[in-house]
Amino acid sequence: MTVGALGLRERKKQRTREALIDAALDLFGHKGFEATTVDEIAEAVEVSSRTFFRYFASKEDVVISLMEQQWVDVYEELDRRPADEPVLTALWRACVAVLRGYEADGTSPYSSKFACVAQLVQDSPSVLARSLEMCSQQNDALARRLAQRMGVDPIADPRPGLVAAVGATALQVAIRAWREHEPDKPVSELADRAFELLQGGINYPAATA
Amino acid sequence: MTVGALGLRERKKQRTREALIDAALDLFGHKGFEATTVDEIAEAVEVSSRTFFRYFASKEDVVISLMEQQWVDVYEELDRRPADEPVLTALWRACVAVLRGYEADGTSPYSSKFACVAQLVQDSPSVLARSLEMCSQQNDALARRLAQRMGVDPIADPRPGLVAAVGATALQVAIRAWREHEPDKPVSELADRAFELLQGGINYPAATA
DNA sequence: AGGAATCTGTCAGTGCACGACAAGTGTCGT
DNA sequence: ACGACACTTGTCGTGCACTGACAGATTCCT
Repeated sequence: MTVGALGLRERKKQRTREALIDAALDLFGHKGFEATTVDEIAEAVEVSSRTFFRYFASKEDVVISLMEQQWVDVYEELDRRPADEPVLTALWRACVAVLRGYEADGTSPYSSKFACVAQLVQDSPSVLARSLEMCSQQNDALARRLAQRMGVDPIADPRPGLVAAVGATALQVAIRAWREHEPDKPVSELADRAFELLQGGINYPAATA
Repeated sequence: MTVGALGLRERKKQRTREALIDAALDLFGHKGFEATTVDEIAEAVEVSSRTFFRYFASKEDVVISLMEQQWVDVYEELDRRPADEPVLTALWRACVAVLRGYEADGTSPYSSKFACVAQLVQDSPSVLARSLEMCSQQNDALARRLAQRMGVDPIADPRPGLVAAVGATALQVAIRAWREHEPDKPVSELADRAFELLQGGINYPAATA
């Protein structure tokens, strides 16, 4: 008699994982990332620090895993865009939609964590480093999806890679302007404007239509 | 009687620093980055590992410091471009000129180290992470220079930041294509093509002329 | 119930990075 | 030329991140 779709063990792991994330973000917020030790995080959840490393490859990984989920959200939104939409436009709409989703659903775990993650990325060098590394990987994944939309080979043709990188850059620029410059405006709006700037030149049309 | 412009102490430091870099690159090349310990690098130069950390903030920093010099080269080249040249074009020419310089001057310390650094960045995650972090800082510096060229405020106006990021992206795309795809062609040529692709849309004209 | 698979804790060890103190060396004024 | 001073370095000790190995506990399957 298995309750739900998952077994007890699986659910327990899920709970431990989320508890570790929550405890970590809480401690990071209060003490700062560097000042927080893995031991403290583990202790707060009452597991051994060894166990922490069975869930996360590194202390930074707690934050990175949340950011990865945000990329997944973008991919899902991207798949919902019409196939004949120019790629940059599709990416634009998808990003804005995801951000709007975070803003609207105040009770969602991600909406509250989005700002938290952004903060950690901004003022913890090692987190920033890992996040950039992850972003460059996600850029490849995004480039492949865009190449598919364009109907070209993502390896031979440099254009999807450029669009992906440029789009990601626009997002980063927007998030940064949001945190440093106008934290009161919704991020989605700033992102919208950043993409609008790009619209002119590198908006390759979709494959055929 | 001080020989040269620097005192003995300063010259000694310079020599230690370069010896550490050489020893580190040598060991990285033979054993791999992760497998090389700071102790080994220090031992090869006959200093204590503690001293190593007085020259470099981290093991990664040895590689990063070399990459920083490459950015400086770009800045210098950029300053030589005519003031009325559109910013993206100026950046384009500067980057290509620097790469051509590395290629031409085979005896230059940087030309031989360029490939070495690129290799380390490619297959050592922690080096990659740090390099990306450094690039994002250099992006800001570059954005400021471009903003100056455009005669705009680099904080209020997002365009210089976008051009800087997009240009840096083009370079990275080129270097990557070089290493993974066509290592026989000169990098400068690949970079030239990457920038050419961008030329269409975001080539903002200079301030006034 | 009982064996198999999986998760966890403990222990021990490595490597990175830093603070503090003492000793050696270069620099500079007189 | 000499001595006070600043700077660099080595040594020692510490803390933290991260990993491998083994043993015990928990869950799963039949």
